[in-house]
Parts: sequence; structure tokens; C-alpha cells
Amino acid sequence: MFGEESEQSDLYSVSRVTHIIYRPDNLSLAAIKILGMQYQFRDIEKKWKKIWEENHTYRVNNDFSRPKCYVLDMFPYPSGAGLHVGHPLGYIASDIYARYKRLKGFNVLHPMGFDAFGLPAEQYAIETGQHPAVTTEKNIARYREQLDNIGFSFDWERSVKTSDASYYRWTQWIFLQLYNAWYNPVNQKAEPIQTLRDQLGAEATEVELMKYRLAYRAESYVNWCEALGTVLANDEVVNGVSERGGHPVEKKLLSQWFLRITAFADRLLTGLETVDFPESLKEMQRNWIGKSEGAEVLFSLKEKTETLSAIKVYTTRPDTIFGVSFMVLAPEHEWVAQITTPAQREEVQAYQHMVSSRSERDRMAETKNVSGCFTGAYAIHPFTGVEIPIWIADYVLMGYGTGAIMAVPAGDARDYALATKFQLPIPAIFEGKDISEKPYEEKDIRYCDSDFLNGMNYAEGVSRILTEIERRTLGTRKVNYRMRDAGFSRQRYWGEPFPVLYSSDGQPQALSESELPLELPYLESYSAGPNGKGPLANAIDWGKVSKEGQMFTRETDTMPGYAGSSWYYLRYMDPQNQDEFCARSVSDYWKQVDVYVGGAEHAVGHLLYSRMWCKALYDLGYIGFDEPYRKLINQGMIQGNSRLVYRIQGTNTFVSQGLKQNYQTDTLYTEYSFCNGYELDVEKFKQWKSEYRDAEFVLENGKYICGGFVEKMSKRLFNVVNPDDIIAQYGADTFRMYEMFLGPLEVSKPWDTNGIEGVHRFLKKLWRLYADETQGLCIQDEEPTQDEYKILHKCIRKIEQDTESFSMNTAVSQFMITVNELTALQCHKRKVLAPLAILLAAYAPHISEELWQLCEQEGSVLNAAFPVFDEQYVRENAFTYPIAVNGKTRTEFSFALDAEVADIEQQVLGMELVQKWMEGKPLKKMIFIKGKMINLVV
RNA sequence: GCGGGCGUGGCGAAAUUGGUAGACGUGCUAGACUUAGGAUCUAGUGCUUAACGGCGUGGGGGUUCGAGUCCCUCCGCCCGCACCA
Repeated sequence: MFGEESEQSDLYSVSRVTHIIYRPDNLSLAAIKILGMQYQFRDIEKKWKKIWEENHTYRVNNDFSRPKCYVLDMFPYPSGAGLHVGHPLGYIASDIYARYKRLKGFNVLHPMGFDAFGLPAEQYAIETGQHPAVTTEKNIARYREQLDNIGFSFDWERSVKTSDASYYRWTQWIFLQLYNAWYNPVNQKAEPIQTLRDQLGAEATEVELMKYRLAYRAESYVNWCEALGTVLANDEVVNGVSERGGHPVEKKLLSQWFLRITAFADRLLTGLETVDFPESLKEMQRNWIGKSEGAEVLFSLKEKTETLSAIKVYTTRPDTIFGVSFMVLAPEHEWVAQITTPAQREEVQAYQHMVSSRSERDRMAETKNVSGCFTGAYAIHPFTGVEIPIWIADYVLMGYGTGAIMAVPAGDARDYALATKFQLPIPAIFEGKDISEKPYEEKDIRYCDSDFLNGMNYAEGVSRILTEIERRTLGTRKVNYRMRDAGFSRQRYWGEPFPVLYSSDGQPQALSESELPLELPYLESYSAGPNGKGPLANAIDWGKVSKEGQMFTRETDTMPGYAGSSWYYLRYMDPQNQDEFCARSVSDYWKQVDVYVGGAEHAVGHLLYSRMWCKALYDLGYIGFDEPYRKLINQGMIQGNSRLVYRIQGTNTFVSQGLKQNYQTDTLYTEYSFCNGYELDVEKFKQWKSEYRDAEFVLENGKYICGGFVEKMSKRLFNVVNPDDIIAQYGADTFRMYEMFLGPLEVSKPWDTNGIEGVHRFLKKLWRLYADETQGLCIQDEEPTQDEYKILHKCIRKIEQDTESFSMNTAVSQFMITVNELTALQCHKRKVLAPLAILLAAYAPHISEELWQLCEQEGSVLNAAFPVFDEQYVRENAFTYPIAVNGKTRTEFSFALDAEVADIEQQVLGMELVQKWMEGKPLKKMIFIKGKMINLVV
């Protein structure tokens, strides 16, 4: 029987954590009691903040003897707007998890830093007219202050800023490693460029090597954004406009640095199977990588030219080759000029001009209408020998496959559309499928009019045709990826300078490691340089370097925002290291990030790039793992709850929402903070803006009721809620618990200030279990009853389960239930309340510490161990009623804890009834809940 | 169009993963204590019915002793991708 062995102390005093986080030598217990017997959250939080800071409570040691846990948040851009209540949501969840794991005895790495380089910081600096270095520092200070308010357990001594030279020195260093490496397709890994030199022999030129380097320079069409004056990566362009600011983006041919991420495409794909990411995010990455398997097939030209004898197409449906009735090239394809007949030249050029003059956006909008133009040239079908006209059309993209396709109108919607529009033949090749209205794109087919494929199904057809194509050397199997190499140059000031020099002939030359960091020069003006160059081009002196008697110029572009964030999780492990980006022995200890919490918007940007960097560093032997994040959680957004008022047109009179249909009104935004729910505080509103000072109001039931809806939290919409205000009013502990209570972490939900009262009330109620407002401490030393232990253990189990699974919302509910139950029993017993204080440590750390002291426990709650859930007790009290044991039972001991004592008589009665009903069939097991039969196993 | 996810009270949401649907919190309604209360406490609160009861997890169908949960189908919403051959 539980409770008789006097082992209760083990429930909470097991100190498996060896290092002492805090010992309150400097505080007498008497002094603590005087703090007041009301829940004085301001004093409590101030006090513990100070103690934690003075004692470096959250300092993390690289103590290799202990099991590790790495809990990471996506670090923020320190923007000028500061934090709103939505930003810390994920941080709170990860902090709870980190604190919980610490109580469980893990050495927990839980750092925070700042992604200080990049476009947003520079744009903000431009807007405010200050130097980015200044605004960044200022913004960071503000972020830091706001974050500290919330009571996070970050080890700030490990903090990184991507814009610090001591940090970007290593960003540049990794860039050089990528530059000095290539992807060996035979070994399927990145290797030092030397192994390529060995293969190519002594005559390998720099130009040739550049075609293999993982960081390489090439001339290519890139996304050029005129308004931002810079190149953007594919993931920074959304629907044809820039992600930042929504400016138009066009294709421009430029010489740029790229990362050869495509070399890792297959591993980025297969690696997804080894990590615990949300399925939707994995799917996004799979789509972005866009692997497709097919074949490249050669179609000889009828009229061969000097340089071109055949058109190479890429297809994923080689099985439909007998349905080819024409071919299509991308309009900008270099072959077009070579094959176009004189008769068609004018028409083709007009079409090419039309296509190239359209913006990305126009082109996207035009997806419904097909257009195209005949080149006059013909190819020969490799199997039938039939002549096939060659067209150009803009639905064929230069950047994918070979930029040329074989058109099968019977099986492809776009080919079908073009064929219909220009009355090209649509050969039927699928038995019994009607293609008079639309093509047939499904794969449940049998072929007809397809020579040796006739009668086969899809699987047989594909296999046969591929064999045949390769046997006749008409082409090869080919895997294609939609993903492109990542543009790595930005014509910007606020980023990492490239550690390269250019000789007079334009050849890049890497700086040596001893020359790092190449510091970003301080510029007075960071406006764009000449000829579409970045601001660094204005730093004339900086840009010229004399070395060993030769003149060099520096790269004036900088690295993109994602450079620094691609490896920061490694720097946290060993942030002070002057000699390496991270010592191998240290990264071998911390290894992967165990839990990474952040927004889904980084799905195809940061998360792909950092996975690629990780793989490259792994291949080159710098780290011992090739996936950076073991588990990823996407927290939802907290949305704004906008409030609207209705002004009668042409007046300064505002009418309550319920009455507005009687008037002609304009709808205006008002501050969310002026409202209690939907009720407007009229006085606050009047004082808001001078134009409202004399405003009048038409009320309903004496109240002004606002309209409202949910949208993005933004200053512009007056729906921003600052965590500082909430914390000033309710305290950090209430704020933390409320954000968790709002709903599941992954789900987006609107902020609602009203609901916070309930959580605050809970903490006050909790406090009253320990201390009475009038009579002071009320903790008792009596032995708890069985019921009281039940309540505690139910809570231990639930908090443990919920915290492990990031279901913080139900964990908070459980705390409320527990406190309600203990209050009802008027339980003030130390042996229940002390472990309860520990259970709360992860969620509401300040009050947890305070309550622990009220229990007159030595040391810090953060040094205690998580209470142990007593399985034995629960097993012995299971209320299942086995008739016979056979196989699986649905009843676990977990259910039994909640059950009231089952009424045995009722069970026996139920059993008799069931046996009657079963008419003698063998009954092996019955399962009861509270005396009611609910399941039998037969 | 393709892919992923979702649909439960006035609202945010629970539901031991197939086992008493709506825990917990808000909101609302009473009441207690109060000079007062935006403090605190107690009770009630899915719909319907005077009551017994009946009906309830987007609609319809199915599997099962039993379905919010599994299957089929329709409807609605959200997110991602979108001429990728």
C-alpha cells in the first residue's frame, strides 16, 4: 500500500542533478516569509531574476559526463518594432521543455542569439536613417530586455550575433571550406577539391574547377529586384514579387556566387526520413526539391545543322513516346536560332520578343492561355521515323530538364491545349480512354497504337520502353530535380563580406584562414554602388588590395541573410573558441539539436540551407552528424484581434456595432488595448487622437460595442499586444502559462487578453495553498491521505507526459485541476505541496522557486529532480476485472488511477448478464469502467 | 489543378488514440461575504422536455457490442506548390 513505507521523500528530493545551480546562502528563510502572504508576483519575479543572474544559474558547462539535451529556438531578426506577444510563443514552449529536461537530470543547452545581418536589418536602418550597426545594437538591447522579462533560462554567455566579426569570421571560414570542396558523385559526398584535381590531372584549370566547387561563381539568370537593388534567392521570391516588400522581380543575367545545393538534392530528400519534422513541412521540402524520374531521349533533326544534329528532350513519361505529335523548345533556348527556317524566322523572333518582355508576374497570370510558334523545323521520331514539327512555347521552361520536350497531347494537359489551339494531331495511345474533350493523365492505362507496348499496363510499358531506349542508345534514364542552386550574392552592405580577392583577369582567389575575419568596413553611406553593384563598391580604398606585388580587388557583394543562420546552432556549442568554429570533441558531445522550435515560413529556406551546410561539414569531417535537427516543431502564429468602430459619415459620432445598420458609417480601427472584450473604453478612445476628443457615441445598453476580426498582428492595425504590458499587469509566470494555455502549440490562434484572468486566478489560488493572505504560512506536516497522493500523482504523470509531447496547453489545465482538487480538500500538506512546486518549475519558474522556499526546502527548485510517478502504486490499484487472460487488453493502469473504487457487486452482476447474452460462447475477459461493463475480449 | 491538414458548446479547447463527449478556462445566470467590487467563494450552464426521457462531435452511408476517433462519399475551411514535361 502506498504511503506506509515512509519513502515519500524520494518523490521529490532525489537529487540526481549533480551540479548545484543555486544555493540561497545569502537569504534567510525568515526574510523570505516576510515577502508578504499575498501573491506578490512583481516582488517574487524581481527577486528570482536577480538571484538567477547573480548566481549564473543558467550557465551551461560542456560537462561530457552527463546526458545532454539540446533545445533550440530559431533566433530572431532584431527588427525595430520589438517583440509582440506572438513572438515568444515558441520560446516559452522550448523554455518549458528545457527546464523540464534539466529537472530530469539532463545537461541542457538552451541558447539564444540574434540573426543580425541581412535585408530586414538594412531596410530598417535605411528607413530610420541610421547605420545598421547602430540600429542593430539598439534593437538587440531591446529584444534582450523584453526576453529577460519573460524569465527564460537562456545561457546568455553563449549568445551569438551573426554580425559580430568573431562570429562571421567562421561563416567566412565555412564558405571557404565550401569553396575548396566539390561533390564527388561516386562517393556521394563532398570532398576537398584536391581529390578532383587528382582526377582531372595537372592541366585542370581554375575555370574547370569552378564548375565543381560547392561554393562557385557563375553567370546565370538570377532574380533581380530593382526596388531592393539586389539579387534574391528562389525562396525569397513569392508569386513573382519579393518576399520583403512585395517588389517586382525580374530575371537578369549576372555573375554571382552560388551554393551547389543541388548536389545534395537526393540526400536532402532521403535525410527527411531520418528526422522528426511535421509531415506538412517534409512535404514542402520534397516539393521544393522536386525529384522526378524519367529519361532523356534524342530526336534527330530532319535537317541537321553544323552544330546540332538532334534535340534532347526530358520526359517522365517515356511510355507515351508513340503519342508524340510535335516537340516544344523553350523560347529562349539557344537551339531555336539554329533550327528555325528562314520562312519562320520573323514569326519566331516576334514570339521570343513577346515572351521576354513579359514579367514573371504576367507570365504566371497567363497560365490559362497557351501560346506558341512553329519553327519550321522537323525532328524524326526515333521509333516510328515519322516527321515531327518542332515548336517553341513559353510553357516549356529553360531551367528545367533540357529545356525541350516531346509533346504528347493525349496524356498532358498543356500539350493537349497547344495541339487543340493550333490543330495539331492528337494521337490516341490509351485503349478505351476518351480524349476528345481532355487528355487522359491517369496511369490506369493499356497502350494501343504503340508498337511493342500495345496491351501493356503502365508499369510494364515504362520498364519496356526504358530498356528499349537504352538498348538502341536513343537516350538514358535520368533523374531531375526542380531545385536550383542557391544564389549566394547580395548587392547589400549589411552582410558578411566574401573572403575572396579577384586578380586583374577576374579570377577569384580565396583568402587564407589567417586573413580572417575579413571585416566589413564602416561606411558612412550604405546606398547602392555604381552599375548595380552593392554599397561596398563605394569603399574604394577597401576594395583595392596589393599582395605580393600584384593588385587585387575585393568582392563588393555580401553574403545573404541565411549564411549566418545556416550554422549558428554549432557555434552555441563552443562560442568562445578562437581557433575553430566548434571543436569536434564538443560537437561530438552536443550532437544534433534535439528539439528545434520555430515558424514554418523557413521550410524551404533556412531549414534546407542549414541541412545542406550540415551535410557538407559532415562529409569534410568537421562534425559527426549529417542532419542538424532531430525534431522540429512549428509553432503557430498568435494573430491580432482587431477592433473596429463605426463613425457616422460626415460626423464625429460613433455608433455601437449593434445599431450601425441604422446609419451610413465608415469603419475605422481602434486600439485593441482600449477594449475589454468587445466593449470600448470610450474615455481612452477619446484621448487617443485629437480628432476624437469631442467624439460622441451612440451606445447600446450603455456600452459601446466594437466590431472585430482576426488578422495578422501589426502596428498598422492597432492590434499589437506588447508582452511587457501583460507582464507588468500579471507577471511573467501568468504570461508564460497563458500563452501555453491558449491552445495547441502548432495551431495559430488570436490573442485574447480577457482569458488571462483565469490563469492569473489559478496562480493566486495555488499561492493560497501555501500561504494564507491573513494568517501567513499554512503548510502542514501531516501525512497526506491516499486521495491527496492520488491527486499529486495524477498531476505528476500528466505533466510529464504533456511536457514530453509538447502538449503544454493540457499540462496547464492539469495544474488547474490539481489546484482545484487540493483546494477542495483543503490540503496544505508539505509532502504534496513541495513536489507540486517542482512540477511547476518549468512552466512558472518564479513562483515555483518561491513556493519551494515557503516549504522551507533547502536549495533551489531548479536543482531538484522532477518528482517520480509511482507506477507500483497504480498497478496495485488497477480496477480491471479479468475473467480470463488472453492476449491484448485495452485497459492500462493509467485509466485505473482515475477510476473510483469499482463496485464488485455490480461487476459480478454485469458478468452474469453478459454470460447470458453470450449464450455460452467462451468469454475471456471483461473490462469495467466504474462498475460498468464496457468491453469483452472473446 | 496537385499535395498536406482540419471541421466538437457563445468562445479558446479536452477526450487516456476505438470505451461515460464537452475536462480546464473564458463568457453567461443565480447566490454568499461585502459600504463597494473588475476581489474571493458556492451552484448552474450542449440542445430539447414540466418531468421521465429524447437528440447531439459539418451532411449522408458503412465496419463494430461500442465511432468525435477507423472506412466510403458529399459539403465547407485553412496551408503549401503551381506551366517542373
